Amino acid sequence: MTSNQILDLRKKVLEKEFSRMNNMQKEAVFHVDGPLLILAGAGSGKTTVLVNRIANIIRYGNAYASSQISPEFGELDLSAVNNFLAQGTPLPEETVARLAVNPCRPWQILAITFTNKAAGELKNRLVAMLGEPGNDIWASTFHSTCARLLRRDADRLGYSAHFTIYDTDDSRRLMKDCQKALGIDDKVLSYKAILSAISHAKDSMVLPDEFERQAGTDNRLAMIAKAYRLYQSRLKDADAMDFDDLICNCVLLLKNHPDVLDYYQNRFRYVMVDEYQDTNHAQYLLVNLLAQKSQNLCVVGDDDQSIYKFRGATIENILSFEKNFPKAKVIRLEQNYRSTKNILNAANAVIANNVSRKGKTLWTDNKTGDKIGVHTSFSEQDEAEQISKKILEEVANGRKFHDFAILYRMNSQSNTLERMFVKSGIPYRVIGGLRFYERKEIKDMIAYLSVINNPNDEIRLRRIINQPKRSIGDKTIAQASEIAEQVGESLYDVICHADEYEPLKRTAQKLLQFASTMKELVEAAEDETVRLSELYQMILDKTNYIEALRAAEGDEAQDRIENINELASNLIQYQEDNGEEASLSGFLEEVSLMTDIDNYDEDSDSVVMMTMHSAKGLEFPVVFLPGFEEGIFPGIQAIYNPTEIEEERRLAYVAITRAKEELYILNAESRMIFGSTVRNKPSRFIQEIPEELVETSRSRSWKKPQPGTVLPTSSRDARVASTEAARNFGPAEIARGSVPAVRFKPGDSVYHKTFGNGMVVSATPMGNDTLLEIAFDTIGTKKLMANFARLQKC
DNA sequence: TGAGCATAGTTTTTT
DNA sequence: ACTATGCTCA
Repeated sequence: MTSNQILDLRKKVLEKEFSRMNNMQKEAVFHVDGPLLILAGAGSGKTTVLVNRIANIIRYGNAYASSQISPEFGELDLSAVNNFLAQGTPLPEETVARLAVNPCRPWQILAITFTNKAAGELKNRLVAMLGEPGNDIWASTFHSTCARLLRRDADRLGYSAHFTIYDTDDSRRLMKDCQKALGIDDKVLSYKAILSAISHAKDSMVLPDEFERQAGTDNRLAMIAKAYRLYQSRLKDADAMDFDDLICNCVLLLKNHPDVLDYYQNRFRYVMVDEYQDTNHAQYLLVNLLAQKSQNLCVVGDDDQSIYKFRGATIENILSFEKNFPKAKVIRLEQNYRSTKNILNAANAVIANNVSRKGKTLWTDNKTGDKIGVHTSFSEQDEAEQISKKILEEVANGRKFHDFAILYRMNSQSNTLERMFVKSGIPYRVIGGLRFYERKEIKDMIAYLSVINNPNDEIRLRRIINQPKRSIGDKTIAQASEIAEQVGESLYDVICHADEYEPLKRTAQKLLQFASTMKELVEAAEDETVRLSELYQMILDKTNYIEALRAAEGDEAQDRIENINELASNLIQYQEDNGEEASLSGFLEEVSLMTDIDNYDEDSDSVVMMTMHSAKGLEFPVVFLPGFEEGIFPGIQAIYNPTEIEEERRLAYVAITRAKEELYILNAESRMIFGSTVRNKPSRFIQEIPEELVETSRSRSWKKPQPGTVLPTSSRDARVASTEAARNFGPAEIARGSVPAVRFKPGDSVYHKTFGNGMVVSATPMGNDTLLEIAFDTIGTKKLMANFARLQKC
């Protein structure tokens, strides 16, 4: 064979190996060396490209573009190659190795995403494609990547290896302390304003010194600079970093320690970043530092989906990639595999109204699909009812509950929907809002674990010192804290020796008692034979936390106790997943970098509700978008600001492109917001969708508008109105009676998918349906409609 | 020290 | 409407 023939054959193999990709996708997969910018539209298969590109790099290296031929190429098993080309018989590994040019080991690849969910999905797909070696690829979020690098070399920055990660609540508490120490009145300069200024500073790598210099004579900024400085020094004393510090400190580590930088630059031959449009300056620096030597940086993004500008993301990073890397190859993925033509065209039409964008038009081979349902209801309750009706109707026609998603602009919109769903017996889950790890009792338990792990963590120590109540008040804590500062010891140490300090005499007994409890727990934590779950149980036993909770809250305690047990099972899960590796600081890190959306599992059959922001990266067969009204979406604060309108429009684009098959957009003529009823005009985004893609309907006909803001007050009125509405909403008839009518009587034992086992207390016939009152074993008594509740007799 | 009442502030938030 | 926070008073 001539070398040209060899190269040709090799290309054929690669083309065949990745033949499921379209041409543009293949181009991205085969561009291995050198900077690469992939502009990937919504639903264009960017994760698939990322996965296949990594697989290509690991298996074949740069074989596609290279003219190098490995010396063993001559021993190539030609019949295996031909079988593969002709019938797709898998290639033996050694044949792959002979075809490869400079392939890469899995652990030399770093793939960074924004969410744990995205990282998890990437990892799963890599393992599915590459088998066990896929696990060695570093696929993680910015924050956990940084945490990992920092754990290894934290001492270089003056932190210990088991530093604590502060969440926003911890930061808030700490800043309040700083305000107090500096005599800053929150009304003059709020902790929120300070924290947000600091966060932005860190995003752009502005440290306290620099901040102070930039502040100049501006009083306000000078004050913030002081607070910033104090805040950082307290964080360091507590051996803690906030979220922004993880990135910021990591950049500092690499910048100021050439040997560390060198190590990672050699280690990571290929760096990939997903959702690049959402990176901030610090993240940009991090990525650039890591990839500077190899120049093998591949970023994937979509300027039209940049929706986190308010958090410091700078679209500049994507717009100027070509400037930073003049040799960068740019690939556009414009074929959408997710949505119907109608949905995609609607999204294209809306986003076309934005001026500042790179500009691209998605297209699809998918079928045209149904028109987009735009429904005007008369109130937010009605809106919720329309959605419930539609869902039940489609479920009766064979859809599953988990096919539906409701995406809204603000979390508070979920309340009305939730109430309606409970009433209709529709199983649902709300993602976001008050998160699991933000609940008081969970934060308390985490705080106990944190203090055991790192007694210097003053913020969390103060959180638990009187939780449960130990009669240790703010005064005492302030006093102890002052002493700690004076003698240069940590608060924890002062409390351990409370009897030695005159001012603490009166409460010394209580403090010492608390200290001895903590000491026992610390000892247990250090004891290798005590497992994490046992430690957790010890905390509960020794603090009497649950008993105190019951005493204080009575009935409400049940939920909280369940949460505490839920955390215990998380802990056990972590223990099982990590075996010998499991450690307290490991668990704490995982917890502090985890969010609700990570726990969202698609398997459970329920409707999912979340904000449009959280929905980025997800897709659903049927999507409802309630609240498309001027003042809600776009939000009131965006209406007079063209830049913000563009950001809102990008959010609309994200929301619309989540839908695969059906899309329903709703607006209400009037709605209750912040306590008062307002009448909003339909959102401009509705008008931006071409008429021919839309089928409109409304709950109240134009002909007989009710005067003023009189809304149906009795449930009977609402029912009459909404039956009429249901007729107008979408082409299909409501499937009444298609739900098998099972008879229930008081005393029956029943099972409900969401609520578990229970017993029927009462059954009241109501129209065609029966109102059941059911006492559930776990959550108490609920009222459900028999036809909608999907109950099983048992 | 803790309970009870007044008041303010309510967009989104991958970590 | 709702909730979380802060302030006052016992």
